[in-house]
Amino acid sequence: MTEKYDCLRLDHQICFPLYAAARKVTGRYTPYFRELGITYTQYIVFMALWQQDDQTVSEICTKLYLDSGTLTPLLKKMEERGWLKRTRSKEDERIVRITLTEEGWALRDRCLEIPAMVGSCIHLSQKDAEDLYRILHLLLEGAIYDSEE
Amino acid sequence: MTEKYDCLRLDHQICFPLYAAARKVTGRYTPYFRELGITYTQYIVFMALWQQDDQTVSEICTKLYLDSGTLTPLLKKMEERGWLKRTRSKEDERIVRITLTEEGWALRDRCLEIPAMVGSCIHLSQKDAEDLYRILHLLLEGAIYDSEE
DNA sequence: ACCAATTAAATTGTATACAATTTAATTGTA
DNA sequence: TACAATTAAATTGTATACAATTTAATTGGT
Repeated sequence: MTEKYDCLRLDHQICFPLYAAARKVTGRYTPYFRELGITYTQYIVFMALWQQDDQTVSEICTKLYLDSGTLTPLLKKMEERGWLKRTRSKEDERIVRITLTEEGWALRDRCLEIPAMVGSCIHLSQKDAEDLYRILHLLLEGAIYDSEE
Repeated sequence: MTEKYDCLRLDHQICFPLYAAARKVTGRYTPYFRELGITYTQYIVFMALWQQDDQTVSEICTKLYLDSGTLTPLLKKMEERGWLKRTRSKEDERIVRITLTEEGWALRDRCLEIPAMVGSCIHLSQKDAEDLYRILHLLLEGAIYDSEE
């Protein structure tokens, strides 16, 4: 017997478990980050830059699905810490390029074990992990439209 | 040919798509919430209370996977708006019980269409949606342990 | 009954997120 | 060439998250 308000149950929506699981999983990284003095958001900025150095703020925004309101202060803080350099482009003064310093590159080796450490605490079957990964990428890359069709 | 640093690629970790997809999906609710004057976090507090009124702060914390540091100020704000009442328990003065007001209950009908509206923008197959839901619940309810085993 | 340990909320401090606006630079076009 | 439109970052303001601490109340053991 379905009820009028069933659609408003916490356990009947996809958004809530997504929101809660994301916080739970990213939270598992925190203890490892603490000894490195970084945060989760800084970690993904590092990952973007380790993968490809010298990117514009916009490029990093796009890759991380974040906006300049979040990234600008974060990048400034990371520059103060000596991990990266913010350089306004000569050809187009609107653009700020982000490049890692030696110190920023050095953190890479210290993070190397973290994904496996966190991964070992997450007990999903190979198939579930692959499915989760695949479905999340659907959500990120095309499954969400601006309006119903 | 795998590379030493492959594990640190943004697209090789489950945490990042989870984090990004969660923000993307909850962001789809925002336009609907705006006309109601609520936020996503307030919405899930409402869902918890519509499902069962008169809960303690701890009970809500547990259900929403949030802590009192997040919920206490949120609940105070919602009380100021007239949506709920915070009442310290007579039997145990440490406990604060949360009950909805008429106004809080009235919002329920105004939210009724939102899940379907948002859902219609998210194009996942029935099977993918079910798998996603199932796997996220695994993560929330048991698949994550304190240490490797 | 005493009091250390525990528990429930609240508080404090730091770090995001993101909408909306602003600033400064560049582009496109009449 | 002017100059409106666009673009890239930065800024402003509001709302979470969450670790760590604090406060006040209750419990459990002697």
